[in-house]
This record gives sequence, structure tokens and C-alpha cells, in this order.
Amino acid sequence: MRRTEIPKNYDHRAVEGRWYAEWERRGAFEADPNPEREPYCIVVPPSNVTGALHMGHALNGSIQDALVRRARMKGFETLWLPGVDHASIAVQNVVERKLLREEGKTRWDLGREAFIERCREFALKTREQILGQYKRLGASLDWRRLRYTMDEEYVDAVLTAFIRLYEDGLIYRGNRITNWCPHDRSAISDLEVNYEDVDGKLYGLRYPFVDGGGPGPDGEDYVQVFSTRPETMLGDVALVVHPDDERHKGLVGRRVEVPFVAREIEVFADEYVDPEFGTGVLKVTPAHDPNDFEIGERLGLQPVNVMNADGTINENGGPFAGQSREGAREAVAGRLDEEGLLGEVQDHRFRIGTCDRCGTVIEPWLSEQWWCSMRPLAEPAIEALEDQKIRVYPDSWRRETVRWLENIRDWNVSRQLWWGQRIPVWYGPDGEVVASKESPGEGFEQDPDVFDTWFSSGLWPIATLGWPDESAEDLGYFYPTSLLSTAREIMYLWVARMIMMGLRFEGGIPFNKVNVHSIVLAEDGTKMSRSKGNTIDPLELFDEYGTDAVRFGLLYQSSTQDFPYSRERAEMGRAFVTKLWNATRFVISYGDGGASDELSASDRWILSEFNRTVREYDRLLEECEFSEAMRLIYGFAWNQFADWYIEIAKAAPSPATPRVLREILLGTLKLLHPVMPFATEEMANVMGEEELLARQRFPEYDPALEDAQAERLIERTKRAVSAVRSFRAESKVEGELLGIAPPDIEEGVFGALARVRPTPTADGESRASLPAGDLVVEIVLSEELRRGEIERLRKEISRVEAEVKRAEGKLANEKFVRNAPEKVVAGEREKLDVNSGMLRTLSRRLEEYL
RNA sequence: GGGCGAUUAGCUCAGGGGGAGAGCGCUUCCUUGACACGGAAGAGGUCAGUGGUUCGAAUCCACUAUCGCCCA
Repeated sequence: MRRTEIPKNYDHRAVEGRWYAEWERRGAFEADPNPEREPYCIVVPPSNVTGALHMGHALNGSIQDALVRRARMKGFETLWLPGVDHASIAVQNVVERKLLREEGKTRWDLGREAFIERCREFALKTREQILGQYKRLGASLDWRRLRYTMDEEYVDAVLTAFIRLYEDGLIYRGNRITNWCPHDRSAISDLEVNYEDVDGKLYGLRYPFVDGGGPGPDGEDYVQVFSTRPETMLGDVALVVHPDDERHKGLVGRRVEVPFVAREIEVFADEYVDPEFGTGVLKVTPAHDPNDFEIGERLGLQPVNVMNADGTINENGGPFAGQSREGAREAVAGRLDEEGLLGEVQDHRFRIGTCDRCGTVIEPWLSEQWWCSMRPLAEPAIEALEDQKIRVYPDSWRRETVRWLENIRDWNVSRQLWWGQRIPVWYGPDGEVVASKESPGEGFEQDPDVFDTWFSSGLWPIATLGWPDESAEDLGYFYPTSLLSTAREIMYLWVARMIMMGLRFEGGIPFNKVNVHSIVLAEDGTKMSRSKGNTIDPLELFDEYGTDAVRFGLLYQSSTQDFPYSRERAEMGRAFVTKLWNATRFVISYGDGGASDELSASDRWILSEFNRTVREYDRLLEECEFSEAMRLIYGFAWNQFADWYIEIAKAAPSPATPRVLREILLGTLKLLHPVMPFATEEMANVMGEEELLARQRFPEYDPALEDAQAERLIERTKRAVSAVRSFRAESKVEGELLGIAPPDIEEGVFGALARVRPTPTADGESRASLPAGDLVVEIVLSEELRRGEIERLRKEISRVEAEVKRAEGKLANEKFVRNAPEKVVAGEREKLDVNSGMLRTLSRRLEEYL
């Protein structure tokens, strides 16, 4: 191929798909237990089968892929394990909606088996989408090892885990209050409830005395209680007042009637009551409020459940049976009013919980559920985190997670859904309860519930590697995994649970590190949400800017803060790719030029800079400081290599320059490959590399390449060149200049880049002194141009004077000299020295001008 | 109500005890042996406010204001 045929712009569309196929074809991402190497393993957070790749996936995928590719290039046996989650409630929702829309049927019309089959088909179909999108992202996953939470082996792991916990006495069945979604007709976890403030009403409900004891302390023949939910009155089992509340002393022990249901209830005292709220009297509805449930337990009262699973009022609701929650609220208030039992009605703002999946208002509802005792599981997890056996980046999330674990509550692991792993508990004809994978025999009925999806995904790192088969080779080799990368919103829901499960079942932490990445916000700084319609589709960005550009942009923005996604970052990434592409074109056209070892100062400088970049960049990636790492590599590639070294290669090459150019460029591509896999692979290929970059060795720091002297020389040279360029731009001088280079610079480079021809010092010549930090470039000038220099010189003199004064002031401060580190003091002395010298030179020059 | 975090250039954000940084935008100039998705040179900031610690504070501490997020 002729060199000039390489186009000026890198075309990601023509490249990306081709390289992904090639990586797969050559098995570049495959990993297997290999005693010769250290393992490195990341399990991907399993994607929801109903989902499409969103910006969070794109960021998290970019992070994981960068770490995984780097580890692979560093010689680890590197496994990035792909997987999908059956997403019980989400899938069930989608399939139910579809069923209703297309066939006008409910899941009950279809029946359990047929419905599950629909879910299975749906999930298998939709998961292809997101898996394909991970390939678009460039994710270097070992696809041979794709795991799915409904795989036979995986389901077996879930059942095994439950049965072991059951046998260990950590699982119990209990009729307790849960967050109930009347739409999904299932319990959901605390963590799947969203809270929001809504406008509502506060109703004064009046309970007439029925104990014949006459009026209450306030002279009325009823007790008034304020509540936002009059319909729950039907399930009231008591009234309570605060024991210290003087106003209500006389109420305790008296009896009132719950209207409509003709139930006599008693007034008790309980510390929970807030005397400031409403009338200071609280109604107790244990079946429909978590706090009331606790009060009810304390008082030993039997709850009265007044609702059905779908949120309608049940037979305990007397005349209101069959009505919806909302309808009953109005109806109860209306009837109370008719009977003179409705007090004031005020506007009131209060909080309601809604279902994370479907948005339905959650009903705290008493139901029979399977619970897992969490304290025994949490203790070892707390210990592992406190001892930093698991490192968390940033560390603040480690402490947050410990705090959550310390206050953990028992976990409701059952869901009243059909799609999922079914609870392996069987009820026998004689009341037996048996936990078993198979039916224990004739007449046994299996519990209808399925597991909370998070119960199954809590087993992810161990189950994907082969647990419960303790002899599984993968488990022995790759466990514990190296790192888990996640959004913080599932730290409790998922990460904490994996830690607990891993410790419980595999006896060790599931991962050595946790990276908690930031959230990608919408461009206006608010959270992205499908309902707000402000989501950005990463696939569209890949098309527009190239996947590598988007990946670079995301990592560039990924520090500890959430960030609004900005297209500017993708543009930056695209420009960076183009820059590298063109540097590659240049290096190719520059040719080989033999293999000289005669290194110039410039060569030694760029090698030294590159070497330092390698060390720092590698450290930053190791510590999950992605934003810093991107800034560093970008700055090196663009501002050192392209801006200076390539320019030097054009203007003042050494015999070794062709070799160094190639070496630095290829090294830079290797450093960038984990971040920009497609483009770097293509560039290395265009450069003639035969081995895949994905399989090449990551550059390593080499102390022998450090060269402080060359660095100092070239830094000074660059400053001198910039001083001349600055002068040219402001004075509009074109063409070559005559001048005297300052000492300790590369004169050849200076002369070539600044276009200054050396001239012997000659007194009486008309000269200008161009200040460049701590050095001065002397330029021969016409009388006319020199006049213009007076202003510049004055400005510079006043700047240097200020510097001198500052340093003098510091050094005159006895406390500074005594307390500051020696290095800092010495630094100030040197600055004073240099600047005083500068000041003398510049002042002398100014006098000559005047 | 409790906890965590943020407030730095026109915009979006890094940084984190010893001379204020990047990208974009802006100004001037430039088809120089890769690159206009480019090059060169510039302008632009009381690092939210008030106190404190320190020889030294944008950086550490306290409080205030504003804005987020998480948990009740």
C-alpha cells in the first residue's frame, strides 16, 4: 500500500466491526485456568435482559474493559465474564403488558407454565440486543463463558444457597409487613421503593366513646385523630397517646368504637407517638403501616388486614369491601361526614412510596413471606470491609456500606411472581414443610413464590465460576475476582449482598476491589430517566463519534463526582483519535532510517518523558483514577509527542529519530489500547504490527530511561522557542532572525524551530532581550522594532521585580526559614537568585534602549 | 430529621498545604514535509462567604448560604 493512500481522517465505521470480529476469531479474549500465570478476573454486572445499553453501562463497560485489557497486556490470565440477569419483576411486567395489549389476556388466563414459557422466550430474544451492544462497545468479554441467571446450573446454585441457609436456621417464614405493590401483586424490597412528596389531605377522624365513661378530657364525646388515609381506619385496632402527654392522661384505658365496622378498641400509651402531630392521638393500623405494626406487636394486638392483594378493600372493610384504596378513602370520609364524625380537613404534604418498576403507590401490607436473617451474614462482611480486605474506590463508599450493614434488617427473599427461580419449599398433606430441590413425595405442593432477583444475583461471582461445585476449576483459579465495578445505587442492593453470600458460601471475599463509578447525568445536569425523555443513547454516540472517542470521553470525565454528559468530551476524544491517526501517518511516511543508537538530547528527552508517563499512567489506572489517567496520556501524546517531538523530528532529527518516533508512538498506542481499543489496533496494524495490540505487552517503566539532564535541556529549549514565537506573533516579524541562544539549550533544535540563526555577540548591535521564564533570548533587531520592545521589557521587569520581592519577603521571614521544609526554602533561594539575575539583565537592556 | 458530597475561567469540569489547570468557547495570525477533528500566539479567575489552624490555605477545621445525592 502506498503511504499517501492512508486517508487523513480515521473512519471508525470502517474499522470497529472488523476488529471486533478479528479479536473473536483469534480468541484474544479467551481465558482458562493457567497455573503459569496470575489470574485477573472481573465478572460483569449482569445486564437486565429487557434492557438496552445505556450511558451507565457504557461508562461501566469502558472502565472494566480498560482494566481488563490492561491486565491482559500485563500478562495476567485475564477473564472478563459476561452475563445476563433474568430480571424477574421487570420481565414479568413487560410480558404481562404485551399479553394484555396483544391478546387481551392476563397471566392467570394463560396459566403459570405457559406464562413462564412466554417469559423465557422473551428473555432469550431480548438479551441478544444488549449482548450485541457490548460488542459494539468493544468489550473484551470471553463469550464462551456467557452466564445467565436462569441457566440450569445457576438455578441449582440459587436453590442450594437457599436450602443451606434454611438448614442453618437463617430462613424463616413470617407474616409481616412488607412493601406491597398492588399492581405487581408482589412484595418488593425497601430498596426498590421510591419516595416522593405529594399533596394530600389530613382528615380529622372521630372515634365515639363507647365505654359509658362520659366525655373525654376536652369535653367531647369522641376522640379525634388526624390521618392522611381514612380508609385504613377500617383496620384500626387501637388508639395511642404519648405517656407523658398531660392533655391525654385521662384517655388511656378508655374505649372507643371504630365506625362502620363496629369494633371496640382501647386507648393505650406508647412512646412512639409524636405529641406535636395533629391532636397527639395516633390510630394504630398494624396491617397497613410499618410503625403501627411495631406498636401493635408491643401492645400484643391482633392486626386486622382490610385489603386484598390488588389493593381493594376486603371483607374486613364492612360496607366498603370491593372498593379501591383511593375510592374507599373518599367514601369513608364522606360517610364520616354524614354521621358527624369527620373533623377538620386540611391540606397536607406527605410522602408516599412508589414501586420502582411500575410506579404504583406502595401499600404497606401484611403478608406471608420468606425471610432471611441478616445479622449472621452481615457480621463477616462488616469485618472484611473494616479490615480493608476489600478495598473500595473511593473509600467513602466502604464506610457507607459498613454503616448500612450495621443497620441491616432481615431480607424478604420471596416474591409473589411467576418468572424466576421458584422457592424450593414443599408443603405436605400433613402440614409438613420441607426445603428440597425435588418434591419430597406424593401430595406435596411447592411454594408458589419465586426468589427476589437480588437473591440470585447476590450469588453472581461464585455461581458464575462454578459454585456449588467446590472442585470447579474456575472457582479455584479465578476466585476471588480481582475487581467489581458498579454504580453506587446498587451498593446495598447487590454489592453488599455478594460480599455476604461470598463469605458465607465460598468462605472468602468475592472481589479484592470495588470501584464505585459516578453517574452519567443528562446534559442539563439532572438525572437521566426514560420517563423524562432526557436519556442519551450511547449507540448513537458510537455511530457519530466512534466508540473509542466516546470511551475516552467517558473515562476523561469519570472521577468521583457525577457528571453531566457532554458531547464536547466525545468531540475531544474524536479529535484525539484523529491526532494520533495523523501522527501515525507521519511516522509511517518518515520511514525506518536504519537502527542507529546515537540518541540526541531530544531523543533522550522524549524517552524519559514517555517512561515517566508509563509509570504514572499505570499507577492511576491501578487506583481507578481514570480522569487523571486520561489527562496524563492525552497531555503526553498531544503536547509532548505531537507538538514537540514530531516537530523536532522534522526540523532537527538525529540518526536515531526514526526508531524513537516509532517506539514512542507504538508505546503510546499500547498505553491507550485499553481505552481506545479499535483505533489503536488499527493504527498498530497500519504501522505493520503483525501481532494483535490486544495481545502485546503493556509498556513497563524502565529506570534506565530516566534522563533529568535531557529533560532540563529540552524544557529550556522549548521555553526559548516559545519566547521567540511569542515575540514574532506580537511584533508581526516574519522570516529568519539573527540571535544568541541562551546557555544550556539544544541549539540545533532552537535554531530550527525558532528560526533563529546564531550570531556572534557584538556590542553596539541593536538587540532585543526576550524573557522566557528564567532565561533570556537575545535577538538582533532593526531600530524600529526595538522601540516596540520597550513596553514589553517594562512589563517583564515589573513581573520579575514582583517575583524578587516575593522571594525576598519569604526569605526575610525567620519563621518561614525555620519551619518550612528545606527543599522549599532552597527553592525560594534559587528563585531569588535566578530572578535577580534576570532583573539585572533586563534593566541593563532597558537602559540601552532608552 | 440524619448522613455524604459539591460551590475553581464565559460553559463543562480536574486539582487538593509552598507560583491557578484542561477541554470547549473567545481574540489575532497561519494551507510551514501528519493533522483545520489542525498549528502558533493571546485574553480570561478575591478558587461561594465569614472566621480559625499554619511560617504559608483554593487546598485542613468550624460556621453560613446555595445546590445535589443517599437514608429515615
